[in-house]
Amino acid sequence: MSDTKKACNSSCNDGVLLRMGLNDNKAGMQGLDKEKINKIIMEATKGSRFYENELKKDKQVNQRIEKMMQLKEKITTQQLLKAQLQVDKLVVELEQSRNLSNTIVHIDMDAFYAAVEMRDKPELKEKPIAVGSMSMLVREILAEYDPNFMPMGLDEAYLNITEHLEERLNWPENRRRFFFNREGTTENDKNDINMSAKFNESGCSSSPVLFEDSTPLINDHPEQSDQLVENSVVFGTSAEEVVKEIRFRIEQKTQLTASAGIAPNTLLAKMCSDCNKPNGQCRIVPERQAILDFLKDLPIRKVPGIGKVTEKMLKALGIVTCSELYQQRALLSLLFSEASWRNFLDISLGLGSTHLEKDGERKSMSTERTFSEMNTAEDQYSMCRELCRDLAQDLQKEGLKGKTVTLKLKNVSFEVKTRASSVLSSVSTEEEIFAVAKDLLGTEIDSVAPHPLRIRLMGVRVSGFLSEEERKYQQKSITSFLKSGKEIGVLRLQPGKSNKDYFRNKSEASTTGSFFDKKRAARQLNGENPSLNKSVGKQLFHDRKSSANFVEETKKVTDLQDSSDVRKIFTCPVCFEDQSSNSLEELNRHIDLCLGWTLVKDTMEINKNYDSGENTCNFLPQYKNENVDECQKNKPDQLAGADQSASTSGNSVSNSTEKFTQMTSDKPHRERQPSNLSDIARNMCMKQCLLPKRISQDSQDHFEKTEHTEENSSSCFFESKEDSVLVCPVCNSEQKTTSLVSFNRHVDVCLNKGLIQELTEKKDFPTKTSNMENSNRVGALSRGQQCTNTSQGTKRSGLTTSQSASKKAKSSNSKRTIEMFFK
DNA sequence: GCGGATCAC
DNA sequence: TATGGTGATCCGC
Repeated sequence: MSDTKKACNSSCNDGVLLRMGLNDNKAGMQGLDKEKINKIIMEATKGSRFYENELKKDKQVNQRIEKMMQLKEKITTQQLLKAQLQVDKLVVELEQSRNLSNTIVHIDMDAFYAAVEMRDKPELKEKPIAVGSMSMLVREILAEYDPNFMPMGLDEAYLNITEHLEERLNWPENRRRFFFNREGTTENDKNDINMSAKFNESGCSSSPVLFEDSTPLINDHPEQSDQLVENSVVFGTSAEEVVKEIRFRIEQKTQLTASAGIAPNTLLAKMCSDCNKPNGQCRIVPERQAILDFLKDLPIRKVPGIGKVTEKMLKALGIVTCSELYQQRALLSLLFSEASWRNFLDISLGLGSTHLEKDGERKSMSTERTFSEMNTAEDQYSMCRELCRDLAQDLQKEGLKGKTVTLKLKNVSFEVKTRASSVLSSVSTEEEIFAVAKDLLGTEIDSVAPHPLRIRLMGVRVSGFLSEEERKYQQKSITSFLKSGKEIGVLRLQPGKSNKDYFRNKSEASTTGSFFDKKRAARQLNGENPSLNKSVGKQLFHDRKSSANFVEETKKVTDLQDSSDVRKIFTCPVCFEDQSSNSLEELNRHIDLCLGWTLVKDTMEINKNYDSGENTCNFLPQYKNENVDECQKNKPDQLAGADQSASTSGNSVSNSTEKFTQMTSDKPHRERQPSNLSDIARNMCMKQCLLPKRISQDSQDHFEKTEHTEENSSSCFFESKEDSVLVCPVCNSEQKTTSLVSFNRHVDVCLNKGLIQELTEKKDFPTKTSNMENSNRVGALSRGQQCTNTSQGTKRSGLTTSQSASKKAKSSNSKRTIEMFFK
């Protein structure tokens, strides 16, 4: 039937086109018809353009896959064995930190939009409408079970009901009794509630018993009227019952059904909320084996974060299910980026976030619009301005200012381009944003000239928002700084370039605090890049794109210079001492000197700390030494170990009969620090110390092993410390000092660890656990994205454990740097 | 920091 | 297969 229909449609369309072509010169054709046909052709053309673009994208993916397969071919058995050991070591760690103590619930409204539409049909209009969004159900229902529940967009939410479950045990029955809302309840609703068989029928394999202590409609109060009992339902105290109760209440309130998943972490909860849709629920009991059973045959595509492309790439490697993902872990660690394969590993072990993270700060805001082909510059600039205006409004609603403006264009062939430009002073108004965006647009228009730029979409985004902390500091510093009137003290000119270059065209609106922006930018640069040796000042204006802002500053300088030719007193932004000079060059020289000096000073300080061994940030060199010792110690065994493993690991990729064996640590590791650096150190240890003992204990098929290890102390590192103790925010170690000065010094030292590293000539410090270069890897997406739970609606469930370390360290760094500067 | 790409909702 | 908008993240430069 449908085939026939398709064929018919297709031939009809062809017919239309054919007729159009044949009838092109047909006299008497109505204008209207012509227009209609043109439109059809247009649509067809658009469609084919779209389709061609899809093909193109598909080709690109295929090329990626090809590249990956070539890379795979080059992998030697040795490499694979080595990788296997490393990954398995990690598996042990991950297993040890597996946390099954939380009960996370994922609620997902069934076919939300369609359902709302259906429900809001005129004939249903009379009924009370309660649903607005998940955040409303927040307030109304979900918060009762978890005050910190996390709405994800309009139709999803996570709850951590661990505490609720404990409390609920003591609740009297009446507190668990709910009444049917006669008005809003259909017979079906009641049947669903009453007929637990309906639920059980479609129950999840990992949790066949959904309502073990369910007591719906049990008439245990004979004195009550039948009427009352008939109209109410009592829910039990188990997790399943709680979730059933939630779903019941949601439906009573909104007339919409919801599905839910219950599991020890967010990843699993989300995945299992999907397995019993619609209007169903599923639980993965908090046991390792239950988790592995659930994952065993689960297609990877069901995993949040694994999309079409990743699925295809993994499929090319013969990976379709999550257990296969585990079996191929060694290979994956060689083919994908660290973030990706670690994510894969987490997935295959069923590890996810066990607590719901608060929303992070928004990272960007954008507006974009699709339209029919637009090809005149005039229209495009005007569209650009319109978008900037809309965006500015939205930004101002949230009081946000960003430093980066990104223009997005999609041409009529559906190719997407983004062009970004960062300015040193944050922008938020229409004019400010447009000033940047129009230049970007202009460049693109120029690039295709004399042809017109033919686009079907334009978007403008602002990102690079100041954190709240930064805003606060900026405010403070600006006011005090402006009072002192010492802007000139920080101006630096880019050497070798005529100042005139900076005075061209742009007319960026001046914003306050430009100096501090620059200083912060430079500091941040240092935070991310250990090679601070370059003059910070020189880097400040190195970026061509910063010129617009520089104009403003330079103008001030020239004005000042013009107005008075006498020597000026200024304050060096590094040493904060007054300097007297009559030229910028002199000032620059001083600043360079100053920067160099502080560098040396800091380094000396650091080295001193290493020597004394008192500072807790000294774990870096000790790790290194430890590794050397360890490696030397194990060296003789390594070869033998590798050989030995060859017999097992060689076929481990396809063989799943090997048993997962709990391995104990061969040596007492130094207490782990939750910092980025300690990760690196650990990684290095992993890389350099292949302990042969483990080779014979390949942890291949953990999917068949039920071992559950108690949580060990490794999970305690992130716990908060006592208030009375100063804890370094960088290395997270307690500082014995009570002096803020020495504490601050320690923080400075920690912040400069990258620099130290370089200065101490430990350049070959490995940062990857794998021995394959990153550049060779197949770039891949990952739920590493999901490790941050960010803004409403776009967040991804995820881990806050291993993956986020670098990100956190980074953000902590950037925040610290500005504090440090104002110290 | 930029640009392309992937993913979620 | 013909959705578009918003936001996030990753990877390679």
